Amino acid sequence: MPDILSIGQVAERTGLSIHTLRFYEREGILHSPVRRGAGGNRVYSEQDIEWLTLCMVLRASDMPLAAIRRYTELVREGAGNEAERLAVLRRHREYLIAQMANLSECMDLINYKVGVYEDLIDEGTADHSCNREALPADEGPS
Amino acid sequence: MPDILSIGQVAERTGLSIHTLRFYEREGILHSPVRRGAGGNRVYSEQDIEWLTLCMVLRASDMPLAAIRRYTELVREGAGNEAERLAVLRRHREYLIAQMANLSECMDLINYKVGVYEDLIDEGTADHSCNREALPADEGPS
DNA sequence: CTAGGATCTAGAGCCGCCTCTAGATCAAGC
DNA sequence: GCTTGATCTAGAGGCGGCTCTAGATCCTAG
Repeated sequence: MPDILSIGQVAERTGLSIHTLRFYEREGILHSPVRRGAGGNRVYSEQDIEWLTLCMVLRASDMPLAAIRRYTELVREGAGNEAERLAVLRRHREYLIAQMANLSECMDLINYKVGVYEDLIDEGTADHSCNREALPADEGPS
Repeated sequence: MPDILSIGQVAERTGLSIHTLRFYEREGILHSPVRRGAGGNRVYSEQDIEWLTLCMVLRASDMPLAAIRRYTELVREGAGNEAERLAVLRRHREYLIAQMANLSECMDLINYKVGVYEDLIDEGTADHSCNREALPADEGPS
């Protein structure tokens, strides 16, 4: 586990593109300022990979870059601002709760509709009837 | 329940802006072509409200407008394409499953970190110790 | 007749998040 | 020395999804 990783290696290991890595750096969401090698090329550490992995989890749950940047700044500042970090985390947790509710509402709806259409198609395949009264809500003939 | 609703009324009842309603219409995600009154103003029905409500649930779960448009077209075409509708629905269901997994992974992480910070702050408030070894992963001093 | 409010159209603008381009630089292998 | 491949910078471009503007039209109340 060498602590001297090129941007290409980091891209490969995280799955982020090289472009995105540079973009994230400009956006200030890297844990610590990136070291530079002779020639000006970026040198990453295992810690950077870990931090990026964290960021990817947050992004996968739609945390805005601005919030990640805010959190990153707080962590970079060091001990003493734990209450603010907590606030950022709690705020995203509220979002997650709300979004999970949205997703399961949609999931219920889709499961219902999928069920209806599966029945419909089964019937159709079995050549039973052409009764169309059982269409899902909102999709009856206008 | 009059079936003659102005765009303003629809906006009020759905919570969508008037701009968004016109935008959605251009995007082709309205169940049926909007009727027009004398003078060219849009006339909506209760059915439109129901359809928009469905669309809002789908959007709230991040279904892309393109997918909603596709589904809308299929419904507009009428009976006979149930298999394709099913495919659209199942595709979004796959997305929902994956996204729910993302959200709960993030939720676990956040709950863990919130727990750590709460403990840290409690300790700090109670003036017990300044041991910083218990920092969440990825956030130790560099 | 007139003023206010709601609506219309076409099109521009904005925000978040990347994604890509152009042209320069450097290090290694033939 | 020369090519190839990785990297660099600054900045442009793209996409999804709205959001807003300008200027016209229409309806109603005073």
